[in-house]
Amino acid sequence: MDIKIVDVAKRAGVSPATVSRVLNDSNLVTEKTKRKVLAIIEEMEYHPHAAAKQLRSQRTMTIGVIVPDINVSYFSEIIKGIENMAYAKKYKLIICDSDNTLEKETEYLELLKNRTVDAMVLVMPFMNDEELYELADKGFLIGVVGRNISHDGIPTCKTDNVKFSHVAVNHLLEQGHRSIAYIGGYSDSAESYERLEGYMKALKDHQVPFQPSLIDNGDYQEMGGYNAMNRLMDSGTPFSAIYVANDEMALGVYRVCLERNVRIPEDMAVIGVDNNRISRYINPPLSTVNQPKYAMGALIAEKLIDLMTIKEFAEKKDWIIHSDLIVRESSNYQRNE
Amino acid sequence: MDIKIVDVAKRAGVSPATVSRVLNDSNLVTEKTKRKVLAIIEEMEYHPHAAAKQLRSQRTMTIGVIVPDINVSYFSEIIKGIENMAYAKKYKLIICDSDNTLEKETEYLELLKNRTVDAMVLVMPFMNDEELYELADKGFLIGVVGRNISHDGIPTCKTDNVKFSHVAVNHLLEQGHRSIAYIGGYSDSAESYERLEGYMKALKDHQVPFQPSLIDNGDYQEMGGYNAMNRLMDSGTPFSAIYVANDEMALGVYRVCLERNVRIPEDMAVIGVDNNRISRYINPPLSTVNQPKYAMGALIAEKLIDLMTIKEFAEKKDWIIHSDLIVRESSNYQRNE
DNA sequence: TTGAAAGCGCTAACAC
DNA sequence: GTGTTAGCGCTTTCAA
Repeated sequence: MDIKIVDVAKRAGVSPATVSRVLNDSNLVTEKTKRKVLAIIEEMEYHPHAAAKQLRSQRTMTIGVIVPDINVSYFSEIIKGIENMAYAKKYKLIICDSDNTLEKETEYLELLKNRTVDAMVLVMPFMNDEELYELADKGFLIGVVGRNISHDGIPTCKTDNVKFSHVAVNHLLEQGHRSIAYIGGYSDSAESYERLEGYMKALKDHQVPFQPSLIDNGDYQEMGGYNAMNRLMDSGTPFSAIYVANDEMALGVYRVCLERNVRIPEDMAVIGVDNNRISRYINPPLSTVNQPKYAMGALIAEKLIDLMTIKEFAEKKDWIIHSDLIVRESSNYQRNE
Repeated sequence: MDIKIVDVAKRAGVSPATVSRVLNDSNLVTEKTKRKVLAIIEEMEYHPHAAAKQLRSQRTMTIGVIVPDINVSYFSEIIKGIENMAYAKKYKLIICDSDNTLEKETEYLELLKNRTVDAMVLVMPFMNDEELYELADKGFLIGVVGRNISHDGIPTCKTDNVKFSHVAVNHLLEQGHRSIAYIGGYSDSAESYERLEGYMKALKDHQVPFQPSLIDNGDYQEMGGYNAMNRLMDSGTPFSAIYVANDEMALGVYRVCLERNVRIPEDMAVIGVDNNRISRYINPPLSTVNQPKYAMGALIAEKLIDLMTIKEFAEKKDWIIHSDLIVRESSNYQRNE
């Protein structure tokens, strides 16, 4: 039989209430009693039953994260950031992998509804805005990473898509490129649109005409980038550079170039987004926009925990973190046209 | 105020017990009552309180995993395997990142002791065998991936280190190499020893003398491989091939070769272990031993869940999964000495 | 500063 | 097939 709080209390010659106070660091206990109880706890190897504590106190000290794929370093690094902040603030973390499906994402939200977690971080959720609003309106605490949510109750953290895309495409233009393709993420998503906006701004700065036939979309996965690149190259409009909405899809672009004997960067300059670990190791090393993933994770976790602690929003609820362009070999080749 | 089982019961005109039966799929309920209750549950958006259920039933339907670093694909793929099996069997998963420290690993074990999880999977734990035995002896359910544990109560899953190392080094010998270095993992670990054993067996098969100065150790991280490779190359004993205990360390080996203008595979053949995703993308693509990570994760999760369900061991408690050598460019160069 | 006692929301034994 | 009721192990008033 497991040992419980009454057992400790009896052995220590105090009441369960006192043991509870010791466990929860109440200052209503004498230093002496505290030491005695602590000693007994140690001796008996007592471990407070989590479920009982949670039921009584109505909090779990646990936060959840739902990511589309834990294997993708963009997500696992965000998780690292959340995990470290959570750990520092004594929160536990439940990590959920939605396998890139809305179905699993929805199912994992049950953890919030059945109070397994006190709050949930959604990273690049598939769910639409309205469903997210509804959750917040019902009093569930959620935070979102990588997407804009216009709801007072939902803190968000993302990077400035327009800005860094502008910078990235600008870099390509400065290398002399005049026909630059773009592969976005999901075609209906805000961030794809924003990245396209940055792309167009850069073209405009350099008075380069916009060519719709150089625009395509993928699904943020390698295969999606592969397919989009093939479509672009088959479409007939020539281009010498490409800006890809994430590094995963850039991997697919690399594969197409290899298969078609297109040299990077001589024949085709490539820039990705995310600074996934792998981008540094591929051949040639991929220029990319560094998304401060760890920082975004830590920040959203901190805000959510603050919210649970002080129960009200600070002056700000949406956080934009700065991203840097990292120029590597894949875009480092001066053209003279 | 949140709605609870009595509220549902009242509205449905039944007792809480009946609602509970419906929720838990008991067959002691009329199809009609069931439908009615289910409708009310839906209508009221009732979500059973997890902690209450756990406290009463003394099980959480949750398993935990502790990995050294969630960012390393070897671990995140094992997690994927566990997660999918858990999901299929209606278990939730708590993922813990020990940050490569024994301290955090130990702390996360608290989740098992305080009954937050019903079982815990330890992937490449830092803890020594005795502590693991002690946990099992106290009745905690644990499973271990990537290490041999000689305890009846602890199921394990790993690959055959001796065998695949034998195969890998054999491949190197068949390419004509006669001086082959080896970088192991932690010098005191069983798997490092087993891999060394396979290495030696292969040498013996080909009557190649063993040279202790060609053996070094790292810590399974890139930097460890980098340092070990530098030491080996500075030691004075020449070698034309190297077998590295994991792909992460092989990345460090690649870096040394780059810095010293040693060409892979012409001047130096390299074989890693794990078949991390990155190994396929680096230049040149790395030959490696494919560890069936997903399968190992799924298997240990299945065994653990079986154990909780039927409460006794099957005929077998330690599982060895087969690993294949994947030959890529880094070792594909025929020597003529 | 400490103790007694109520109750968090659910399940399961028992009664009907 | 359904209802009544006790109690899982803890925290937190309230009283002393």
